[in-house]
Amino acid sequence: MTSPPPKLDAAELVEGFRGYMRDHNLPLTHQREAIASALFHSEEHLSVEDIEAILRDENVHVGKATVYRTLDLLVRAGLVDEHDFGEGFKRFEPRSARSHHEHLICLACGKVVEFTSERIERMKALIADEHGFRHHHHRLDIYGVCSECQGRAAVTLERSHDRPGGGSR
Amino acid sequence: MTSPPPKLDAAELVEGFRGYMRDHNLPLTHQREAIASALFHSEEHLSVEDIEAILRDENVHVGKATVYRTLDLLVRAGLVDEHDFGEGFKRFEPRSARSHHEHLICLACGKVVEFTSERIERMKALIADEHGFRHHHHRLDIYGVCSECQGRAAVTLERSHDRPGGGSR
DNA sequence: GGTGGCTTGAAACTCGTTCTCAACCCCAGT
DNA sequence: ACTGGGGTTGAGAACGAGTTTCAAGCCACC
Repeated sequence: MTSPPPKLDAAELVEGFRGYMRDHNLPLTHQREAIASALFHSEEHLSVEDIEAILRDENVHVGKATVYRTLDLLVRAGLVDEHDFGEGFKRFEPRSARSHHEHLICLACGKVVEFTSERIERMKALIADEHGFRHHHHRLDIYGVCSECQGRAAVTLERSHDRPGGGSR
Repeated sequence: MTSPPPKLDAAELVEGFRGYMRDHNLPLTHQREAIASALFHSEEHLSVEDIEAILRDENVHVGKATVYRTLDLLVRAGLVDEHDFGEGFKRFEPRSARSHHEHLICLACGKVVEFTSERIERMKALIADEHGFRHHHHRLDIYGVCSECQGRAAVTLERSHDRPGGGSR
């Protein structure tokens, strides 16, 4: 389902990657192109497993070590952002032309919504300044339950820890 | 350096822990008390390794499985907060009487400074609302370089990735 | 086409964290 | 105090994401 959202500048990003590799004298292998392309053409926040699945579907075989190495390369090239939503593994997202953004994560379905806030941008700089920090980067993740999931069942969300038979002391 | 900051309500937290255990019919073992006490009496954001070291110094032997289990218990009891500063492991911090706070993390020395911001508290609720999310919790971490570390060397901070011998094409 | 050096892939490895299960301890009842 | 039962503990195995190793392979420049 989920109709394909308007593709971002995937082609531009691919081109940027080629340029980066050229400028840094790094060989552009088939594997690297496949990984970068898979990531750039996706609108999701992909995990390494996701990427491997996409490549598998395309009948491109790439070892996971190479996936990790290439992602590292892309992050260093500034073409990809790395995220940790506390799932125990990382997710990657092409750094589009859009400005820096924050994330809203649904605790029930895992959906990730992006948003930006001028005010937050200004505030984080201000706060870093106040404490004598030179600001480098930041991360704001808001966890909650999205409107769709609020409908389904009263959503318990963990918190069911009492010992069975408890109550009496 | 860093003179010991005023101890928080460690005793209160310990008492809160006892009460929680009693209310939930959970046995209060020596190990659990030792772990909770170590954490509550610290002003730092402790890792599991840190906690094991403290217990070792006190000649209290506790298996790491128990440390993890007890931390889980404390987090669920709402007495301890869990943090992930992207180091590859988690850190734990007693939830003091202070209100929710955010973190400033120094990329050079790892120092963590806490701060609160009424405005951010209000904003995060507003933003969640705007997107139809029921807000649950959030995390704002600002990474930068603290004033002390700014003095030492021009601090390179990674970003040294070009191939040796690069430049020529 | 050859050649040198970086890249690749499979597997071993690291390390934080969780699981397993027999022995053990807490604690309520007596 | 003593006992019994059920949760807890600890050592080690297991797990999973991510990294390293190293021989074989490929890219790119000649």
